[in-house]
Amino acid sequence: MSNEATWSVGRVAKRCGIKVSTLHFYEQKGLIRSWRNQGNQRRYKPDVLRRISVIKAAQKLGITLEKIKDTLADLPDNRTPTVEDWERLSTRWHKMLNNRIARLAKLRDSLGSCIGCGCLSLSKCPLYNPNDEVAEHDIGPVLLNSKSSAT
Amino acid sequence: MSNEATWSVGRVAKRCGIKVSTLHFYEQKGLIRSWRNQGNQRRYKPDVLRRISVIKAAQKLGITLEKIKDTLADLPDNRTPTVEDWERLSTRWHKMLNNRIARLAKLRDSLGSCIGCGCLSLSKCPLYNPNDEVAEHDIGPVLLNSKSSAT
DNA sequence: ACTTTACCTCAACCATACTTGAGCTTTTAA
DNA sequence: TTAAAAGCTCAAGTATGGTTGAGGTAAAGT
Repeated sequence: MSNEATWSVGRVAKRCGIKVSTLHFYEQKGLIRSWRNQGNQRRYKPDVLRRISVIKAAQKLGITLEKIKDTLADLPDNRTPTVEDWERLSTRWHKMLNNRIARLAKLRDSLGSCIGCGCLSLSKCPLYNPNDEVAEHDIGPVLLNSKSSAT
Repeated sequence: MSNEATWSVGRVAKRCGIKVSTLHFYEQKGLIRSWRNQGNQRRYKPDVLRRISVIKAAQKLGITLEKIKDTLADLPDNRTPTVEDWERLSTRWHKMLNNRIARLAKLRDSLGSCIGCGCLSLSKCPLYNPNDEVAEHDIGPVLLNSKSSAT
């Protein structure tokens, strides 16, 4: 290894348990960054590992790559992120998670009473009602989530 | 309307707030059923409404159409499902939801301590660790979820 | 009767999140 | 020094969950 503080794409992939192609993909999507060596090969700073771990964690929470990217965009570009930087992300997702957990719990509690009940007025049924979805929008900046409803 | 107890694809779509194409799609995927009238048009029994409401609810819970289909397969084919039939589904998903909520809560609690921490050994980090995923498998029959891990 | 609306099939297309493969270059290890 | 391993780019393919459009038939309204 030419530099202890520098990672090749293969090393990162192996360390993180993901494929090289995924790293390419994330880079192309703007989720991670690299520079090139003389032979045009990607090189990474060690903090890419944490970035990837955060990406993977966020995905487990059901956050899309787009939103993850938006959130990661708040990390400083010019310097290596500090513990505080990462904790801001954490706080953000923590809030969103609380939200999501609450929604799931609500849904769970609706299940028993609703599935078997006589309420076929789907527009009023708590199970079917899309109101709950709104809460998701308080994560990440701007979020042009302009999905129109079906007709 | 020729028959009060019979629904056309358009009526169902409007009532459920989904598109006709979605109904076609669900039928093609085996999630719902219909018979044809003399002019080859789809006709539905009223319980298709509940079926769709359940499908939509399950999707909100993050269940895939495949799993939903597997679970719906437990409903009787020969007769209209009873309240008990629907409640069996409900119970099943209720359990799964509890599971998922617990996992999310765990993840949420890991967030603060992990994102900012020094643990870059991703294979051990509770945030990154895929162990939690196993719990999902207790929903639906058989589930040949043969995804090999990345290398 | 005739026009409009609804419905039909089939193929193609969209987004997300990646993976695979071809063809070629760079690094690394014996 | 040379062969294997690793990396590069770009295009195409995979799976999920639908949507859109073309070209044609059926049913409903007036």
